[in-house]
Amino acid sequence: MEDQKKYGMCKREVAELLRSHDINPTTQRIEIAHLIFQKAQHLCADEILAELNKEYEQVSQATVYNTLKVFVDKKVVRELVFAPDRIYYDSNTSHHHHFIDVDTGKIYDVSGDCVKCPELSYVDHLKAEVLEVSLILKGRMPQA
Amino acid sequence: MEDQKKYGMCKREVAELLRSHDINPTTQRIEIAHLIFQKAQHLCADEILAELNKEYEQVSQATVYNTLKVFVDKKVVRELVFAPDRIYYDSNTSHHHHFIDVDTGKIYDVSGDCVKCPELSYVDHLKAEVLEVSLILKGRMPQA
DNA sequence: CTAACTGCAAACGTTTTGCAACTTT
DNA sequence: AAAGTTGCAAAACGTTTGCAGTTAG
Repeated sequence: MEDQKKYGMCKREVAELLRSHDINPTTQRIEIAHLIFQKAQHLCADEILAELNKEYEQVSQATVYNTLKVFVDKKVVRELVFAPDRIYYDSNTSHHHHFIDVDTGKIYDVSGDCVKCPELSYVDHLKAEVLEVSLILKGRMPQA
Repeated sequence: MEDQKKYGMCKREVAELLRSHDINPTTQRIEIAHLIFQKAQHLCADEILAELNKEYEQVSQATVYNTLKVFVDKKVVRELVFAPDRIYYDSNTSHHHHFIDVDTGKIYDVSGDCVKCPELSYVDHLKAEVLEVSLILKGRMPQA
């Protein structure tokens, strides 16, 4: 977690980021990571696939899926499961939460300290170590 | 939410519960709800299907899926999505959270006030009404 | 030369759907 | 008869996998 990554990196920087996460920076992986880290965003596999192959076939479906799995594994991106029909990948891996607009499905970031839910590390009565905390809010905007 | 439902209801009581949620208590719906409310538990569709048809064909797959959707819709049960491969249905609809053991996949309840995450109703910077809060903890038990 | 990676196409598992048959009123 | 419900079988969906071919060290 020592990487000071920011959005809008050039491909060389993306390669560096991948290396720092023990990932061999191949052409396809760089393309995928480069897209993901353009900004703070939540993309799913088929959006990534479509965007990358918009102009010409650049990456295959299998590679997108496999690569995303590697990224999650190596903690380059955070996997978000809001509904069973689609996995989102969050370029922002720092402590924050999510609000889903039930009408539009749009995802909004909610800052970690805006909600007073402490960074947990242990659940007492289970005597269990917490590795991941995700707080998901679902609701409705004023008047859509 | 005025129903004072408890676990281990008889089928007549289950029918009553369904009626109070504006659900026509058909034979299949009663069977499904009766199973779900036997105790506080997290079941998924295929477990429900298998359990009900263990001795003889009682409910079809389509009906289990359709019924669960009705139940979620009418807030008889709470839908839990921890991973994209399976939806769990929680017979406990009151305020509480979940801990998933990453090694076993087992789901544990975490009481709402054990974690100091307030019952949210509004997200300030979004000016959005919160309809649902779910806090999911993933982690590991002492030594499995 | 070997190990890692990619991509095609087929498979997977859960969930959804169209539609005809059956209840219930 | 009309409305609601069920169940079969097929389809749909995102995702995963086997394997052959390619690339990189």
